[in-house]
Amino acid sequence: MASNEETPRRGRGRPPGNRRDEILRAALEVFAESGFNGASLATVAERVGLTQQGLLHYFPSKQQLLVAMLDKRDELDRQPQRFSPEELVNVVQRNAERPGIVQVYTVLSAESVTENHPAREHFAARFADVRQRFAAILREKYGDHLPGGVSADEGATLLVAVMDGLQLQWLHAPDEIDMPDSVAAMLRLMTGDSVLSGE
Amino acid sequence: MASNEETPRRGRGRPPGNRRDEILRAALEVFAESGFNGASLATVAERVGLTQQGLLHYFPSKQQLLVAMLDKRDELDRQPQRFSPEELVNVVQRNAERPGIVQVYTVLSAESVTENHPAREHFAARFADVRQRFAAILREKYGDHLPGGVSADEGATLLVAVMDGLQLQWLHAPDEIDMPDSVAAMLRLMTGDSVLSGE
DNA sequence: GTCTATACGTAGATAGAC
DNA sequence: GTCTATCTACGTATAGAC
Repeated sequence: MASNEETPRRGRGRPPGNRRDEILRAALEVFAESGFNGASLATVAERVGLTQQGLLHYFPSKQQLLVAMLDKRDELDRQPQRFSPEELVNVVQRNAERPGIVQVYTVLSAESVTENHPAREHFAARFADVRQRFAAILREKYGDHLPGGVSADEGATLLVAVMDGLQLQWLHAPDEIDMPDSVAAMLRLMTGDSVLSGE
Repeated sequence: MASNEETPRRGRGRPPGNRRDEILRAALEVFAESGFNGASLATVAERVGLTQQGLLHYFPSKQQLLVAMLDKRDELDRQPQRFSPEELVNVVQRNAERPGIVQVYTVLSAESVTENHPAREHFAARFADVRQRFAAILREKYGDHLPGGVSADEGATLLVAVMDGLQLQWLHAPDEIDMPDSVAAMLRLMTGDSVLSGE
């Protein structure tokens, strides 16, 4: 392997790749498994071979670790271009293969409605943003009044609700819930388009 | 008020009404505000004028307090008779006036997908049950194939998802989300019935 | 950059007095 | 039935050595 010149291994045998990124990946896992309240810094640290105090060198508090993790995810999730309703099913399909990510969002978005939760604002803003984006997508293709008989705004709210609700049911019963199928069914209800991977 | 003979006030000036029930009410509040992990027994105890140790006399552990609280709620929530799709909107309307109850369910049902959570089984069973009940209701009125073009089972899954997802969005933005309106819109999409408090 | 030591708080639970 | 006292465990965070 000719990766020698690309990984200078400056400090010690460390495989570079920003320690911070490793930590954020571990944090995602741990927050998914235990929520923010249930998670401990020591557990996150352990997964990257650090002590709790070593971790605090990179992120000076648990809160800041959470925020950094959410910001990183937002960055990665940012869809480069607008996608069509059809492509939404693909996004959901992809999610169904990443239970960890689905679980962090489900757990944290709900936990964040509790008092003084550090991610409250984050999720409130995120929901508002996603609703707007979905509404724009629907409006672009179908106008303000969807074929199914609801407005683009109402349709966006329902679509977001269905996706979150399905994730919750799926996490509780992965074998009984088929998220892509159900989202496709929902889109058919709203748009009347049977092009959507259904019958 | 002639409530004297009904409240013997045996022990002391205590307003009877099972201490256990008071505790369960307080537990619901506190779990709603902080989730299970975030809540402390002391906070619950304080609200009913007890110390943490006094509370443990009635419920020997935090877990058992949670379970007892959920069982109690289930008992109260048990709908005496089957309700129709139209009545479902009323149920949602009633929920919109009880943010505390909506919040416990939203927070705990999501938190319960985390590792070793004491309410995991409870919510998994509850979801399965509600899906079945909703499917039966839809099937009874519309048969196996709903007018909107989805099966009764798929419709039930979607309906449950929408309700949970709307609650989450509503808790984050009470002024922007109208749960009864949106549920009515969802029912119209599935059943084609415009009788449902819509246009 | 990562560790040891440690301060400090809080939480759940037990034992036993009243 | 409710309290005081107490044990034990854990969690965040700071200070400072290496």
